[in-house]
Amino acid sequence: MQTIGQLVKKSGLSRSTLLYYDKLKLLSPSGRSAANYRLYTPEDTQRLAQILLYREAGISLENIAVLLDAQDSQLSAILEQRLEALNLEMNEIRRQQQLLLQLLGTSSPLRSSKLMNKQQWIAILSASGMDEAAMRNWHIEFEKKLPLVHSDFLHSLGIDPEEMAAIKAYR
Amino acid sequence: MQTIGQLVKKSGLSRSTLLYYDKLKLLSPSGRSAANYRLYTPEDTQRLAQILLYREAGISLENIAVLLDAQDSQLSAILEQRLEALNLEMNEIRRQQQLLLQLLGTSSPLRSSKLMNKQQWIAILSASGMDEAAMRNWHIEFEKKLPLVHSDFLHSLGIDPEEMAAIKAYR
DNA sequence: GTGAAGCTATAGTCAGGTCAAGGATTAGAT
DNA sequence: ATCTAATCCTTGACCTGACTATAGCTTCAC
Repeated sequence: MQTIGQLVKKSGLSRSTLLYYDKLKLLSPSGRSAANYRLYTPEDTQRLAQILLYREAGISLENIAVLLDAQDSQLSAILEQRLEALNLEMNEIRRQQQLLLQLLGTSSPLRSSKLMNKQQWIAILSASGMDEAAMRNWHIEFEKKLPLVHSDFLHSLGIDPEEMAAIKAYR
Repeated sequence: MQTIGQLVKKSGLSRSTLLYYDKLKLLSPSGRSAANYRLYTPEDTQRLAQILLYREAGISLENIAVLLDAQDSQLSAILEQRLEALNLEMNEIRRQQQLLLQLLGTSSPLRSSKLMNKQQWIAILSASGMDEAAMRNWHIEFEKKLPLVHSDFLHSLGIDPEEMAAIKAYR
């Protein structure tokens, strides 16, 4: 049994945060002392550890509450939903990166250090000994094994949808 | 000269948004009618187009205001700063993805369709005709040409910092 | 008996808006 | 010329999510 202050120290969270979690019914202490102090049991502490883990993965407090009070089926549903959301975010970031590079123009030194484009990728593959046929094979394999990831990758090179369709049509 | 309603139609923004931009002094109409209606000139419209472009790149309204009223040096500084921020976001997303995959365990079908790991990448390279020496070369080339991107890529495969250091030490 | 730690309840923070109240003006139809 | 509907104005509150802060009170430990 720990008071809120002790849990603050152990968890690294602020007192306000723990109060907030209690208000959300995300983490309510199992007991109260005679003076109405919150008393957290070891199970509560363990629940908090779970909460923090899921929070690390960017899951909303609301969904964490659902996760923790529900079954496994809901669990993986929510985790997969979060993965899906991350995928969308990733695409949005790539889009913004491409746009920013365009806006910066060819002049900036950043262009060649932080992001890769199609030419650079091809140059790397060539330099490491791949010829055109091998690259074609590589696309085919990539598409066969992980089509979604392949799309993402091509997208990240700044390849537009048209060209992507052409690449994916390789046989 | 257009009234706010006309600009709403042309721009696709809501009236409230235009009012909000005016309040922020991000886009203030150059004139007012006798009845105190906002009157947007073609230059205002053009400024709005710029605003929307930068907004697409995820730049905050505050920074857009700075951009538009400042010189080129500030411009690229802000754009590069935004690129840097996107890089951080990207890393955070990757971290969350890896964590989620761990939480989902090996059981989920998603594991093999939305994200790539080291084994899968190696399998693709092998299947497209690369041998171990070629892969080594590929790392060396990648590291030489785009070290930052190389790191990001390895990271995205779920490769931990230790192994990454080993790979980057190839000569 | 005093100072730290606890309690509840309410309010504020951030970005990027959205919405509503209450009143003035304008355009189109009669 | 008049009525009505649409459009315009300003000011200020409200929204989401995850907290953080403050006020005013009680209780505990030394």
